[in-house]
Amino acid sequence: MAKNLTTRAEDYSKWYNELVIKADLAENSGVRGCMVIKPYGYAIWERIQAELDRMFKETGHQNAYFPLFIPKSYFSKEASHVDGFAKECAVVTHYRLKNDENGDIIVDPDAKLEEELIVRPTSETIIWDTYRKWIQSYRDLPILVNQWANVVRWEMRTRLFLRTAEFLWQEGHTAHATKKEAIAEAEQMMNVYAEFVENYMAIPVIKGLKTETERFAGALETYCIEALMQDGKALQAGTSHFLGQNFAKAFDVKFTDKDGKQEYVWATSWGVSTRLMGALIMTHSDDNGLVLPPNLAPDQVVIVPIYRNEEQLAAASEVAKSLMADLRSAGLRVKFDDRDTQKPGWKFNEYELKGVPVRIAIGPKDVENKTVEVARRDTLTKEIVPNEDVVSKIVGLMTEIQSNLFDKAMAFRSEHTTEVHSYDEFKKVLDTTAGFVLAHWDGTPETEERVKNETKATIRCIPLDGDTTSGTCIFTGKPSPRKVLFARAY
RNA sequence: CGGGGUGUAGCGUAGCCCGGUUAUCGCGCCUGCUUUGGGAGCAGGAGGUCGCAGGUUCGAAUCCUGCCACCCCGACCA
Repeated sequence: MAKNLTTRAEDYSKWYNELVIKADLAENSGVRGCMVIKPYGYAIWERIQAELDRMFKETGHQNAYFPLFIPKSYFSKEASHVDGFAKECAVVTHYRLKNDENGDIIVDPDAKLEEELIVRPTSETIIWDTYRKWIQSYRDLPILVNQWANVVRWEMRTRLFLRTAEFLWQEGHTAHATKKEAIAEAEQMMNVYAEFVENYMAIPVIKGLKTETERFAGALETYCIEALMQDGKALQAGTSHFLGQNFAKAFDVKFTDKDGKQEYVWATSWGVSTRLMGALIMTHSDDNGLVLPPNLAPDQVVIVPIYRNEEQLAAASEVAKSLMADLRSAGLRVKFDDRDTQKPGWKFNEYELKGVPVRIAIGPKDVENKTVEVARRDTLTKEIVPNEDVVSKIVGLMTEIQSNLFDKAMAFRSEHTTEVHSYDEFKKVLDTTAGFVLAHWDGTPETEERVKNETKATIRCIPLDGDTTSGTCIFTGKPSPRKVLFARAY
């Protein structure tokens, strides 16, 4: 991206879509707003799942699965939650089709459901309806459950990975005996997300709190991680909500505490989605295609043989296979691409487009010299490495590339984070540097709304770390306890 | 849902304004030979409900009407 970003700024959407499609990650399905995730794209999602799932389990969580369909009445129980999702729900009204007199398939009007079913936009309601049955005593708490699932939100406008009508995600739903414990859980999961996104996806994030307006429907507090994309727009990469007792009260989930008193349960929910893949693409990719951080890449190393005849192939394969075995025992994910249907040059380009961190080429010259050619995706540089040094070289490259990608993204973010002291400056920065803008804000939804209408910038979060000196709101001149983070966002 | 745009082979497209042979070109695909260290060359070949439905006309990819889908920009949102 870097080299053509300026010329393509207004074209960023198109570039993004082309990259997703050309790198063989996903395509439009032809079903309204839905996408087909192709095998290579899904392999990346599986990596995300594997690492997150491990981290969830390390923090004491278990997986479970709840129904896709939610009775409509469940939604009316938590008022603000309904307001948040009512406008974007897919609704099942019938359960049967039939042939009409012309032989066309129609919905059987006799098969109308007594109560409509909502295709889950998120599962708080059905899960809390279930938790009521699971919880009686403090001994039943906490419940620390996660589910990997699909959800449907009937969005007006969709975009591959970033906002599809159906998307894959995980949603954690926990129940606790105390407020303190629930808040600690919500904070912990935000930290888990931040750790994953930074250490595996090499995307620096800012941890923070959402403002009241940007908060999840039904939450008392929403923690989030915000990332900055190469076009200067922000992307919410994950959220963790402290739900208070709202859902417990709505679904009547009470427990008897140690003193024999009836109390409502405290709740959290937290989720990340296939949107993370959008973040990955928009953070690291360049004009040659995707760039995957080694910790996340499904294939960390690909070996391409170069040959003119069967003997040369056999010789290169022998070296390749033994090298592959060595790399695998060093813990690396390695692919040997000996397809005879594509030429080496074609493969080089393909793996660049797919973002494989390291490529090894082995040809007759290498076999003779006992060397291989090692190419890095992040820097697009190549070097010849003696066979005996290859494994340690590659192992070293994994951490080097990983941190290089993170550092690059971090440097970009620093260059595109500006502190401003006036509204004029604020507007100017949004239209020039773009990116994150730190400014004092008086804390009112009215000011937030006005700024949004006038500039399209929203408060991404109230950062948890960083400068906390007080000042005056740059929009109204009223007092402000600390600077908050603004940006135009996806 | 408002504004704009686009639908022609798997992908990208020409043709449309100004109706008239067998619908253009490139990529990809198939066969053969030569190739293989950065997306190979030559020769031959296959592949089309021109988004859908009506209408006008001797004749429609082209003109008219309606519908559908997708893309971009807004509103909405992970």
